[in-house]
Amino acid sequence: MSRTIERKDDRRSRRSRKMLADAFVELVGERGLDGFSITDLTELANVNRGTFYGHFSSKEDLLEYCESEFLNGISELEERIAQVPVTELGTEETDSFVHSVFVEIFTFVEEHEALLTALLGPKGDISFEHRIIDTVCTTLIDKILNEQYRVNRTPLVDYYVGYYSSAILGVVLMWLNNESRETPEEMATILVGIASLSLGDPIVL
Amino acid sequence: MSRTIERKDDRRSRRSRKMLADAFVELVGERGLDGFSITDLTELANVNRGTFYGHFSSKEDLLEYCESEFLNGISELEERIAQVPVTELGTEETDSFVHSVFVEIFTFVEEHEALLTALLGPKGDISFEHRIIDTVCTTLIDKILNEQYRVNRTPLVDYYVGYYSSAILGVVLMWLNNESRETPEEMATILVGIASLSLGDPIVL
DNA sequence: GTAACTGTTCAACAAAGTGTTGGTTAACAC
DNA sequence: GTGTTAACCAACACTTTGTTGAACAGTTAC
Repeated sequence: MSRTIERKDDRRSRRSRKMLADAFVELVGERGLDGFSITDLTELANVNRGTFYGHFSSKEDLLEYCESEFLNGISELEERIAQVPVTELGTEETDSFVHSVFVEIFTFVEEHEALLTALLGPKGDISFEHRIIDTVCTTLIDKILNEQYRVNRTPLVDYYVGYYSSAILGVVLMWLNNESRETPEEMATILVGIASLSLGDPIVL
Repeated sequence: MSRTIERKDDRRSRRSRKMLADAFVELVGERGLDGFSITDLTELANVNRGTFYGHFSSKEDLLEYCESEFLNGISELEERIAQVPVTELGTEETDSFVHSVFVEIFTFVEEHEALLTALLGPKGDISFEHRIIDTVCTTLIDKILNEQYRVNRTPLVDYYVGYYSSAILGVVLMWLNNESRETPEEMATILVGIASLSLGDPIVL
């Protein structure tokens, strides 16, 4: 059943939870979300199957646990993003600030590479992608958007926010799935370049 | 096992396949990809469980079948998209042409609403999203992009294409998940408006 | 140190789903 | 109308699931 599990706080408990979460990310990355059984998971984690049920009610519960852990870590990033002076973009000064924020974002993503490639990979969890988009959208709306748009919400404004959130996440995902990987600095430069264009502009560095 | 199934072409066969595909879309939409068993599926489809295995080797095989059916239908759209004069965007004439192509895209999406909301919804198939992005990217690269970028591929060009593909698909998904739904015409107007902006430009209709 | 907790382990269980089979019935194509 | 073939049905061994109770062992508090 999907009852809520109270997470124990004992060195043994933390150890078991970590073993399970690590094995989970590994298996999702290799076989996808429903490409393995709980039995497979506990064997890889070197944890008794009964122990799994002591911590999590189901695979979905463990998934939720992993995703929440990640999303909680985003809040620091959000504060930095909130400082971007969107209305004054285009000057050399603001662009270099945006660049530094993008570097932070890509660095953060790189640090969570295993989890992200697994959960956002070809057999990952589509709702995790939605949650990330929602988080980014909310951040953009609450912290960056001009007062006038925030108060006077129209479909256009919402789609505008969704448009850029999806675009940026899309680039991040392309980057993650690319084995010959650019550095966070290179990606920030690329992204600043692309975002300053509008559709149809010539592509130049 | 995942051996290939030769699809029979008999009135009875086509009927069974359709019943199974329809029930599949319905169940994926309601409970997500692994929220139901094959037994559930065949009961809803009013088809014997053995019949399922006569047509499909697994749930994933049926999923692949549904996705392919949809992706094959995109080719007409691709030809229209290929006619967009990207290098000359910005004029009133070209913008109205782009508008009409967007209307076609949103209309096409609306016609496949059930399948798309199910497979791209919160418990859908993330790899389907990737396949659509890939298809759109390939179309953009092969047909729209200037000769100079097509030949002289750089990471920037690839990310550029991915950026816009993700952005547009993101807007389409927002639209699908929005119950108070704009018309395809309204969406085309919105999208043309957004795409002509660059990040930081004031939002105006 | 030692005693009281409490998480882990192990074996066992019924229940459900899976993938396959062989025999029967009925719809289809020609 | 007749041969073909898909759908149906019951049964099968097998795997996974979620739960249980008792024994064991790491942790915490005194």
